[in-house]
Amino acid sequence: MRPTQEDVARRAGVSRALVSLVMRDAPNVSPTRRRTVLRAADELGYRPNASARSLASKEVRTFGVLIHDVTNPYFGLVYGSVAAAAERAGYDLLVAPGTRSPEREVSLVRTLLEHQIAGLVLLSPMMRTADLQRLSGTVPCVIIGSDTSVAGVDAVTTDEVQAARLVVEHLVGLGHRDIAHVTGGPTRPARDREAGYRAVMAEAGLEPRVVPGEFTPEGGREGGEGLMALDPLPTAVMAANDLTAVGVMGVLRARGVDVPGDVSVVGFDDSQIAALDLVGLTSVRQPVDAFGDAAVARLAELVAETGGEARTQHIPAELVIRSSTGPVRGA
Amino acid sequence: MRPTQEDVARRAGVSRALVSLVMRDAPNVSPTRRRTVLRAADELGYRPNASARSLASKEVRTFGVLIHDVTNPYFGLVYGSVAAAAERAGYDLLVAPGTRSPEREVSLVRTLLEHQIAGLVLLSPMMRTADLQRLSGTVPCVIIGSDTSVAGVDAVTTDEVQAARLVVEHLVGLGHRDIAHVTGGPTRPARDREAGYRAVMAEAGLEPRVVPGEFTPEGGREGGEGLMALDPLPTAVMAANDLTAVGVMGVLRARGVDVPGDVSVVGFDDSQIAALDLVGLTSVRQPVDAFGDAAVARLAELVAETGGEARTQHIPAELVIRSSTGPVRGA
DNA sequence: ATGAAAGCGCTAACAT
DNA sequence: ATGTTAGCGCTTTCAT
Repeated sequence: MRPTQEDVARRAGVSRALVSLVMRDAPNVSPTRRRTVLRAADELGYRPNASARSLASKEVRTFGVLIHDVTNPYFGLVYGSVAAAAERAGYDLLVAPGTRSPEREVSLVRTLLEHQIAGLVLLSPMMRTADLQRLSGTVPCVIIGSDTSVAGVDAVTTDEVQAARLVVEHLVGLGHRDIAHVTGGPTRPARDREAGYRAVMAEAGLEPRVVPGEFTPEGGREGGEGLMALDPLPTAVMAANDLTAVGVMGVLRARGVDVPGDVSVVGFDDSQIAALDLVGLTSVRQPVDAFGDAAVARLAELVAETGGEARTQHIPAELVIRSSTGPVRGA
Repeated sequence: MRPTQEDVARRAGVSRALVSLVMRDAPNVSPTRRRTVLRAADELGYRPNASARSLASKEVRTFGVLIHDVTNPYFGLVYGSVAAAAERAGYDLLVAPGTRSPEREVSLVRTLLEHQIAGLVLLSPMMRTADLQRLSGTVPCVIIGSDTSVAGVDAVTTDEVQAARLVVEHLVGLGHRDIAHVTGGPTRPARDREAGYRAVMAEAGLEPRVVPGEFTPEGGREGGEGLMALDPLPTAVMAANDLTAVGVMGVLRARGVDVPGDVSVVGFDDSQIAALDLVGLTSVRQPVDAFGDAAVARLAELVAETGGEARTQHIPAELVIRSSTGPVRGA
């Protein structure tokens, strides 16, 4: 049985309340007593019980994080940034690993809620809008990475239009005009990205061409097949993310289409994969660190009820140019 | 303020104890009452308070997981398997994201401990052996992925010798005899892998050649440079993991060395990257699902104190052959 | 500066 | 089958 405050108090010859004060670094404790108590605690290997503490104090220093897909390294990155920001802000994190199933997300969140979280960060959630809204009525929520402004729910996200503009301007600068998009599927984040693409293509007076894919290498392969069926073949492709992009590149190269000689390819996320010498994928770098900071800061506001209206923060992305994009053939 | 059991009880016109019984699906409750209570709970949006519950029941259904490096997709995979196994076993998970710093690991574990975990899964921990041992005296621990038998600490891991044998036999079968190893650095898991390589090379009567690297693409690049400095160039390379392997391949190809024509390359982890068409890396597939199951099962035993002596479970790996390995030139 | 006592939301005997 | 009661380990008034 783990030692309790009581054990420490007895050993130090003081009251439980005093131990409590010492453990919380309260100001009005004499240096002598403080030392005695700390030593007793140390000798006993005492650790405060966080459950009992939050039960008594009714103060919760824990945020929940719902991760949509743990096997996607990009989320690891975003999670890392949230974790760093949370630590700076003095919050613990409770993590629930999603599995790409909307229903499962809802049940994971329920578990999180039972563990008394003060707020919730949702990384690219897939749950239905109605669930999201109900949820945000229960606990302060900030979504990272979905652009759709779900009414009443805060979000921190890339500015998809600005990001798409980065891509299209880069490609247009290389002489491309026939720029296709391989999507990330029918999910909200994928649709947002597609909408950005369409908006920017329209802006540039170019004809959009959209091929269905997924946020996975397999989805990219599917998208690659879709591209190959296009006539004429586009000279450039904006893929939904890096995994999609490498799937596309795999198919193109296998069919003897040179990248970037015949077709330029751009991904999203600037993940480790994109940076591999072997891959060299030009990619939109998500402002991952900024995501974590913004989400945690916002959550802290919401918890303190100084938040005001829900809002979506759009954080600009940047383009990392590598060897998968080049001038259009014959330009 | 969130509704409590008391609120539900009042609304349903029953006692708090009955609500408690209903919430825990206890057997001896009349269907009528059960319905009444559930409806009241639902109307109030009641969620049990997990802190209060575990405080009162003294039963903790939560395991902690220390992840050594969140940005490494392989850990995402392993974590996923632990999460699945934990769910099947009815445990919640509390996750602490490591940052490759041994000191930080210790403090993360302390936080985890304060949150009343019943047991701890450590994914390739870097903390010192002494810390590990002290820790395992405090709470049941199972390490995943480090082979070194830290006295008194349970582990679930690949059989590194068997894994290396898989690699060397495959390569020898292709006519290779000059097989080098690019290491994962000076950490425990890296050393274990290296030891497996050395053991198997000795077994096969082959001369080991070891080049320092890291478990990252950059480390692989460094290893690739190291290889290029070797004379003669080995005809095959066993890299410490997939990231290392792609780093190596990048350097080799950049220097005009054909893979697998001139040099065959093998990685470890069979990660998403290895499976990319663009990469096609032959790789040792870690028995990731088995890791999660074994670790959680073992932890449950330890918690129930039916564990007995600490032991290391070695789970066999398998080799996934792709296009980065081929017959030795001229064979 | 320190202690006494009440109570956080829940479970777990024990009654009935 | 349901209610009563006594804590779980901690924080928090309120005294002293």
